Amino acid sequence: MCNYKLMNKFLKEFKDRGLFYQCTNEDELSNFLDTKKIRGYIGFDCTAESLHVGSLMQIMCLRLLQKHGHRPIVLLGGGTTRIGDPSGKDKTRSILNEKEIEKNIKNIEKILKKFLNVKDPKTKPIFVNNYSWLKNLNYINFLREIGKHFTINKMLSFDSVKTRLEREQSLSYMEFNYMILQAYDFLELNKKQNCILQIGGSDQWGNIVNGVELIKRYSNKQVFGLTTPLITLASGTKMGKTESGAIWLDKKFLSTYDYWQFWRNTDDRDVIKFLKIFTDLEIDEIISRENDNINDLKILLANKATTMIHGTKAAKDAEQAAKEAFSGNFLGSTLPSLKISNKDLIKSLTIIDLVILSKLENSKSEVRRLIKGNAIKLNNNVISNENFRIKKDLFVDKYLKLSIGKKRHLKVEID
RNA sequence: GGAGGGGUUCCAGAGCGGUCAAAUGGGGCGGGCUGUAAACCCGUUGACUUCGGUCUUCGAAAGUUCGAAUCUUUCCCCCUCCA
Repeated sequence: MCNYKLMNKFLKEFKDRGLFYQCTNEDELSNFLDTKKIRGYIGFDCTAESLHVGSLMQIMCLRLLQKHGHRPIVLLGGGTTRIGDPSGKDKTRSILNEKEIEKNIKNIEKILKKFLNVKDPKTKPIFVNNYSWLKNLNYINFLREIGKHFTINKMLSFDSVKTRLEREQSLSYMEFNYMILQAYDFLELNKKQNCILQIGGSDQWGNIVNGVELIKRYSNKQVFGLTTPLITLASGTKMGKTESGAIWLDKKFLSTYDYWQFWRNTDDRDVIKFLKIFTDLEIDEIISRENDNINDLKILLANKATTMIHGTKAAKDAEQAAKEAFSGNFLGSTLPSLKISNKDLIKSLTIIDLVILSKLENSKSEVRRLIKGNAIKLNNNVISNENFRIKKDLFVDKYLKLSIGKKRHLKVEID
């Protein structure tokens, strides 16, 4: 372990922010980073159409690389997604078809570009798709050149494999090869792009080490691996999963308002940790504000996090909308909205119809239950009659605020 | 291949002919207290309802019965032990 004070600045900040979990050769990496601007890569899984907050920590790692003058390589695993990583999975996952993967890659690249500085020629990200080299692999050559460096003995000892075998869940030969392919990716990026660092979540440790060792054996070069910890919330649950679904980093799947709310609702005990991990605020500043009003810090967190993808204006709008929604001074600003037509009004919707129409709930029984529990409000007035009809005079300047519980608010607008 | 055990509502897990839309716990949702926090307390948790009820659920299909999550048969899938 090298002296903390002498440690490379990137590495030091990486640690200070709570991004550090394990490193293959910390001292040497630190020295290496001191002398050179390097290229480091992170691979992203393309099984979903978009990224969610589960990937945000890795994205922040890429930003940190850029901040320190290093150049990130983003590997979009078009090839490996065709295989499926068994790490952390106790079942084979479904295999996507080509078109879906291509579509996912495009969209994920678009999202990543929002987070990264794509202008600075020295640090702008390099996007690569491993399908470009994996698709043409010659099986025999691959086995002779790469396969000989892997022993089954060792492969069987990896957690991802072990847990599958222990649970007597089948692990296909295809999946078993995943780790070799990921190691090969690293080798390829090292040869072609001079990439010397791979970062990943702690569940990727085994795969990353394989790559480091392969490069050592194959090219006799020293490269490095670095992992981030699994984020555990104070409440003990997994980060980023809520009842209503994943927290997507994409307007199409989650409104900027809801994204802002996600951060605003952070558990008190996680706020400082999140500020360090998920914002660019300098560590010193975060520390100096540790005793600030906790709710102000949550707003700060929400604003910083939202600005990063959706921009300053969207973040401000979300903050303003939240203020209005929760204060009761409803002005009809940027809350998520539902447009209804005059025709709907003439049909005289009931409160139940309106909630169903809003898609905030999809069961009438549930809406009835909510009404019984005094959970439904129109313009901050509790509606306790399930036959309540929506009339035009409820609308203030074309708008009506529909609230379910304390946190869900929607602007209803006459078209 | 042989011998057993099991698949129940979001999850875990009771029920073993009617009183079962199915105990209990967890989770979720809602209310209260607060700070859009935590903890705690209360309510609720298949769908539809004119609130009288109606309809669909207990691995799948068929059957016995006035009546089946509960009994029988076949099938599918999981687990444990032996070879």
